[in-house]
Amino acid sequence: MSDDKSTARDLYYQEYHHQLYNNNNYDRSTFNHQTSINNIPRSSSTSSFHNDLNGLLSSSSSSDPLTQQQLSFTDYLHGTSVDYNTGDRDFNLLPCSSPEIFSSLDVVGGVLDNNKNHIGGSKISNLVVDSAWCTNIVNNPVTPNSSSVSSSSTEAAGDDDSCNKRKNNDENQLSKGSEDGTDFPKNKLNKQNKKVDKKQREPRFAFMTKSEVDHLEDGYRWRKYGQKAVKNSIYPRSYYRCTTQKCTVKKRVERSFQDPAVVITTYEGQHNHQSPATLRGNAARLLAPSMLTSSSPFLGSSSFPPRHQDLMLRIPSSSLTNDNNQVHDHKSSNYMYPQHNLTPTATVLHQQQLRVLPADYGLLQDMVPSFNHNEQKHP
DNA sequence: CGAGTTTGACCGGCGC
DNA sequence: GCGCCGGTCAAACTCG
Repeated sequence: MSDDKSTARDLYYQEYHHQLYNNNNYDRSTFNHQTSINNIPRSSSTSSFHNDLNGLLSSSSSSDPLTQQQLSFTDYLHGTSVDYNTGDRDFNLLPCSSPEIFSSLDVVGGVLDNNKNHIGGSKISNLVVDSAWCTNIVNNPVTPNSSSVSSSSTEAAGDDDSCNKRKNNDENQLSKGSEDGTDFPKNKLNKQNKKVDKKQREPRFAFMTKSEVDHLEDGYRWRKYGQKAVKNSIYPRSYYRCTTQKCTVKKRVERSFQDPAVVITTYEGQHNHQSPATLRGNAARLLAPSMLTSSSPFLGSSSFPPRHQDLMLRIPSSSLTNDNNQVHDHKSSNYMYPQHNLTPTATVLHQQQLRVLPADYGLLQDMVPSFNHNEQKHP
């Protein structure tokens, strides 16, 4: 490995992990999040994100009764056939207290822990996100063309960047292969066909987590395929793909620059298989294919946010809401983020996890077998 | 040795 | 057209 090539940022990041694992007896398997979960538009750039957002919002004339239902995080992970393109959504996006996240991290919403989250007159003072918090953040259309509700198909047609890029790369590979004189006239046709393929927009699903572990264990196996520096952030963004063959689910993991204690995880796509944990007999309940289909909870305004017990562990609000944006006492952990006065968490949250509701606890046990004995687990 | 990670290069979209 | 940026690739590398 070329450590010498690592940027200071990366070194810093590595150091963070080193400290984390070596000093906190922290089990990376602990599914340690208190969070709000959102569906977010599928796009990467801020601008395209806005377009997607607009597309979502513009299709708010929903009468789909299914949108009244609830979607769980695990539902999403297992993914079924949620159709994010139907336009049946009265989409109340969760505003995010951190502009940096909103603008550059491609995540809408997910305020976790502080008293400053006053949105639409409501306040987030608890992990259990108050539905009153869910206000439509976009009073003004993001783009003037918001009325073009054909968002699902048309926007998607112009949006599926990653898949398309990948295909293009494949094409490039072919082209490279043809440099020796062999030509592939089909490439142009393929391009057209692949543009059509773009329409297959993968749903994206983001949540923010108070965790010192960046890559949260979710029962699936992931292969990291990239890491990028994030603009305006000292923390890199990691890209993961599900290692299961033919499963195209990806996820991005990044740490909030504004609140380094917050990890933002974005899932893209839906698993077409059961989680390895499930197959092992673990996480059976948690990852069971209860599937949401079009029951995505977040998609209906009346059901947004989703029921908390479906989404996350509960953490006493007293631990989350104290003075000035800090989750808890954190004097001992500042070395990790000296410039950010980081809030701490490993120990605090670890203890808090033990206080989750029985149902949640059961889920956690199922999903993370090590939860009950996760001390000293790291090498 | 296979699976997973790292990391520089590359690509396409987008804004100016 | 150019530069920036997010996302991806793939060779090199590490690890168990």
